[in-house]
Amino acid sequence: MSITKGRAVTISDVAQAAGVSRAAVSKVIRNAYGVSPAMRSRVEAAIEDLGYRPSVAARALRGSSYRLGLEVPYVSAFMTQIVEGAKRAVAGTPYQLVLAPADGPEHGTFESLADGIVDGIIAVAPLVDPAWLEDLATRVPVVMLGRHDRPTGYDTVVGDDYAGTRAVMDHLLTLGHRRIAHLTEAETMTVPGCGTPHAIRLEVYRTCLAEAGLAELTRVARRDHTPDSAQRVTARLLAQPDPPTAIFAGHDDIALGVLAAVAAAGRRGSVAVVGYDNTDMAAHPLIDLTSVDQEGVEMGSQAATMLLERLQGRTEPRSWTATTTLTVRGSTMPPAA
Amino acid sequence: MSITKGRAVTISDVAQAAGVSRAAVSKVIRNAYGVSPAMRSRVEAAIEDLGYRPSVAARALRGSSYRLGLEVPYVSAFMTQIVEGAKRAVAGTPYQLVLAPADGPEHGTFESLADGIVDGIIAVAPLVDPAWLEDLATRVPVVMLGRHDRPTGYDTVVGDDYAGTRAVMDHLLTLGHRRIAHLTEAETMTVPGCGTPHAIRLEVYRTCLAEAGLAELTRVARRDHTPDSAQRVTARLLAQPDPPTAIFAGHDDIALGVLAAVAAAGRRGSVAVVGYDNTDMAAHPLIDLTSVDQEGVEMGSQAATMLLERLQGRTEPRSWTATTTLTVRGSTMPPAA
DNA sequence: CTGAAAGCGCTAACAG
DNA sequence: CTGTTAGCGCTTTCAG
Repeated sequence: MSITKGRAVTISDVAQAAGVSRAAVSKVIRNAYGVSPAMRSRVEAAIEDLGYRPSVAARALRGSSYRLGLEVPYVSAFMTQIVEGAKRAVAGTPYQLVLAPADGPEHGTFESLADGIVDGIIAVAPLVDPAWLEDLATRVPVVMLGRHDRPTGYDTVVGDDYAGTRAVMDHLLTLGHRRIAHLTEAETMTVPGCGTPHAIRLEVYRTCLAEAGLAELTRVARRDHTPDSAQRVTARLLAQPDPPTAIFAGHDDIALGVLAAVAAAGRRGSVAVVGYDNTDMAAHPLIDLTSVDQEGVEMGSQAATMLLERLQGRTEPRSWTATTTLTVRGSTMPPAA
Repeated sequence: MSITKGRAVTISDVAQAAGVSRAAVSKVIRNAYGVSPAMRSRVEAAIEDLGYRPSVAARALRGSSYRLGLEVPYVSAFMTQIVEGAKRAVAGTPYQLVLAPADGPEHGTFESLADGIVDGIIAVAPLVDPAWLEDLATRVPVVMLGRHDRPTGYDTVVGDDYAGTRAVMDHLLTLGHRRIAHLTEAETMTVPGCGTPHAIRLEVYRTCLAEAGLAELTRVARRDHTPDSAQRVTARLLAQPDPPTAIFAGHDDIALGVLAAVAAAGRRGSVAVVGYDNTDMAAHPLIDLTSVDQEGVEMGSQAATMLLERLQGRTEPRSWTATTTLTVRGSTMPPAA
C-alpha cells in the first residue's frame, strides 16, 4: 500500500497506470463478465500499487454502496447481541455494517440517518410509524426488528413476547407469588395495540394475572429516562403497604436497577426479580438474574440475512420469530413466608 | 410528508415544483447567501410537500456528507460512554454520527469502513498502524482516541493511564497488598512502547511494583477472546500456590470476569479486585467494583468536538488528556490476615 | 474482449 | 438576486 498525499486515488488513476479504460477497471473490481486474465492482473497490480479504494459515495450515487444500516434506538446489552448477530451474517459478503445511533429520545431522527447511503436498513425502532416505514421500504429494503406488525412492504424479526411473558408469569405464579408488579418503559412505548415488545409484555402480564384471578393485584410501574429511574421506582414500590413479592422487569437493564433497589432495601433473596433478554450480566454469578432468552444474536443474524436476500431480489415479505426460553436463576424464589 | 412511491424525490423535483432552478434549491438547503425570502419560503414549502431529503451520496461526491464516522473496535460499556459523549457533541450541528463496528479481531478492516462516506473519523482503534493513520489523515480529518502517540497529522484524546494506574497501585499497596496480579489483554494489545492504554497500564504496573521492591512478585496474566476467558484465567490464578491477594484488571469487563471467578471460588470479599473505566456496572451495588474513572463520556465529546473544529478549518494538531479518578468501592479491602 | 459516452444528484462557479 | 453550466467518481449501455 503506497502513501498518497492529499487527494484520494480514483478509478482514472488506476486506469491510467494500467493502461486501460476506466470501464475496464470497474469491471475488474466488480468481477464483471468480459475481462481477459491478462488485463485483470495488470489492473489488480495497479490497484494494489496505488492503494486504490472505490469511492463509496460515487458507487452509491450510481447504484449500491455496499453498506447496510442498522438503526439502534439506544446502546444496550441487548443491542450488542443484535449487532453481533448482524455482523456475523454480513461477514463474508461484500457488505459492511454501519450503525446509526438515534440521537436522543426525540422521534424522527431515524429518517435522516443511514438513509441515502445504505443499500438496506435494519430498524430496531419500535416507535417509528409503520406507514412511514412502508413508504421508506418502497425505496430501500427494510427489515424491522422487534415489532409484531404484519407489514406488506418489508420484513420483520421478532421475539415471541407472548410465550416469553407467559413463561415468566407461569414461573412466578407457580412459585406462589400473587403480588407481582411489572416495571416497564414509559407509556409512549407501551401504547396498547402498538405492537412493540413492551406493549405485548404488558398486555400478557395483565392477561395472566386476570386468568389467575388476580386482576386487582395488577401493579404497573414505569421508569423514565433519568438515571437510576428503575431503582427509584422500585424503592417506592417496596416501600408501599403490601409491597410486591415479585417484580417482572421489562428487560434486563431495568432488572439491574430493580436488583440494586432490592439490595439497597436489604431484601436481596426475598423479592423475586425477572428480566428479559438474558444479557451477559444476567448470567453473572453476582447478578444471577432469571431472564427470558430470545436469541438476540440469532435475531440480528436473521435480520441481516433477510436484508441480504432482499438485496438479491426477493420481494415477498418474510417474517421470523425467535424462540424464547426462560432461564431460571437465583433471583427468583417463592415469596417470603 | 407525502407518500412517494418508488424513486426518491430529487432536487430537480423540488426545483420544478417551486418553479426555480436547482441551484436555488441547493442554496436554500445550505442557508447560502443570496436567496430572497419569497423564494426561500416557496422552496421550503415544496421541500416539505414532497418530503425531499438531499442524497447523502451525491453530496458526499461533491463535497461533504455531513457524516462523522466513529470506529469502534468492539461494543462494550466503555464504548457506550464514548458514543454517548460524541452524540452530545454532535447534537445541534448539521452532522450525523455513524458507528462502524470493526468486524472481528482481524486487523485492517478499519480502513474500508466509514471511509469515503464520512467527513471525518474518530478512531478508537489502538491497533491501527500510526503511519497508516497519518496517511489517512492527509485526506480526511482524524481523531485518534486512546493512544499516547504525538502524531502530527491528526488529533488525539487519551486518558491519563499513567496517573490512573499509579492510583490503583498506590491504593492496593497502601492497603497492604504485595502479591498483586495484573490481568490484561492479549500480548498484541500490549506490545511495549506501542502506546495503547493497556501497554501503559502494564508498564506502570511493573514500575510501581519495582519501586515498591516487589518486582519478583510481578504476575501478569492475559485473557484471550474466548467467552469467559477472564474468569478461567482468574480461577487458575487463585488456584496457584501463593495466590494473589489483589487483582488489577485491565478494564471493567475483565474485572467482571475476575469477580465472577472470585465469587465462584468462594473468596468474595477476601480478594481485592480493581477495574478500569468506571462503567455503569462497576457502580452497581451487587458488583461494587473499585475502578478508575477516566471521563469516558467527556472523551467522546472532546473527540467529536475536535473533529468538528478540524472540519471548520483548524489544521494544527491538538491533544486532550482526560483526568483520572480512582473510585474506591467494596471490591478492594486489605489482604486477608 | 475493450473503450467511449452518458448520466446518478448535488454544489460551486459564473453569467445574466 | 437568480439561472446555467460543468463536473465529483463511478457504472452501464452500446459501439468498435
